[in-house]
Amino acid sequence: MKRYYRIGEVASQTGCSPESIRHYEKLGLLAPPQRGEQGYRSYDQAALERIGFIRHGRSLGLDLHSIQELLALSDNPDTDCTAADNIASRHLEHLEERIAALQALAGELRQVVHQCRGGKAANCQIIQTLYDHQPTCTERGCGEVTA
Amino acid sequence: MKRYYRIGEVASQTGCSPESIRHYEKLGLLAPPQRGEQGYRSYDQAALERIGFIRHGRSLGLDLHSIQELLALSDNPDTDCTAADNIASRHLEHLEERIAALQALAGELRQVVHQCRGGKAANCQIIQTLYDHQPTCTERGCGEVTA
DNA sequence: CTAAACCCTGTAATCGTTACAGGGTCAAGC
DNA sequence: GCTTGACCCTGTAACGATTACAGGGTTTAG
Repeated sequence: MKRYYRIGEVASQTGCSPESIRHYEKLGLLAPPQRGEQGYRSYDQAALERIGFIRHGRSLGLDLHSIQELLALSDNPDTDCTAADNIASRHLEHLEERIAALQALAGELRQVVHQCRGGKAANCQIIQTLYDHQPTCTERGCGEVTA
Repeated sequence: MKRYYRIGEVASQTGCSPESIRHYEKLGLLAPPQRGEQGYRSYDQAALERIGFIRHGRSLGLDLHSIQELLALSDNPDTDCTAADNIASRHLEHLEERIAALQALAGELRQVVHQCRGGKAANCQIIQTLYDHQPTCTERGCGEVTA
């Protein structure tokens, strides 16, 4: 009576590409599913929900490692879930730092955008600014933002 | 009378690792420098400034491709610099979208953090939330944030 | 019966940086 | 002398998550 789904159906239902689903399996976030007659992966409802879990975590910006930890907690309902709180808190902190950094960048960019309307590159304020030395920090690895 | 610098000196002066400098050279952002007697790269002041330019661009979150375009403009001082403005504007727009997305994520996270103090994973609010279906968007590729 | 759409595996690309491996060169200290 | 450490060189692989192949098999609809 159980409904089973092939990977493509799972993809369209979860918004997760077949490649990613196979990837999660290879990484151990998903158990290898049963296989149909032709070797096609066959997922049940629980697998769908697990993929939804992963997807939701990713959409919150959690990395797959953190999601794996959360899944492990979920798989062992008796364990203390303080760890889950730690993962979420740590990520929130990380997010807040990143937001602050990006806001600083946006502010800096806003100051130079639209300063060089129709001019020549030789006088371009944007290019000039980039040549100017960084005001605050020239330490290695400082101020780099992955965005 | 010109001062020349080896790659390690450049690294400590610019905050850019030797590996990255060589990488920029391979990508064509830096011209291959002169070589000393032992084949060591030998940089002049102009190269230092160019690396500073790249570094400043990176610290603003620009990708190397955009930086390469800006350098090309800088190398041809007679060209119209509207292109530079476009690059900066496009990036600023991108940044603002990303900030908004991250703020939404942080808000969602704040709601679940500290909801499961000392409980068991079976009742953990964080894990429950992740299992809950995404409220707004389940489209493929939607809502994913690289952060 | 055939073409499109799906599935499989495995590998390589993306982006920017870092970390090797395996080798050469140069300085200071013993 | 001779060794140790700090540099430099090249080339390749790793990181994280996803995408894009290549090269092959299967299902399904027209």
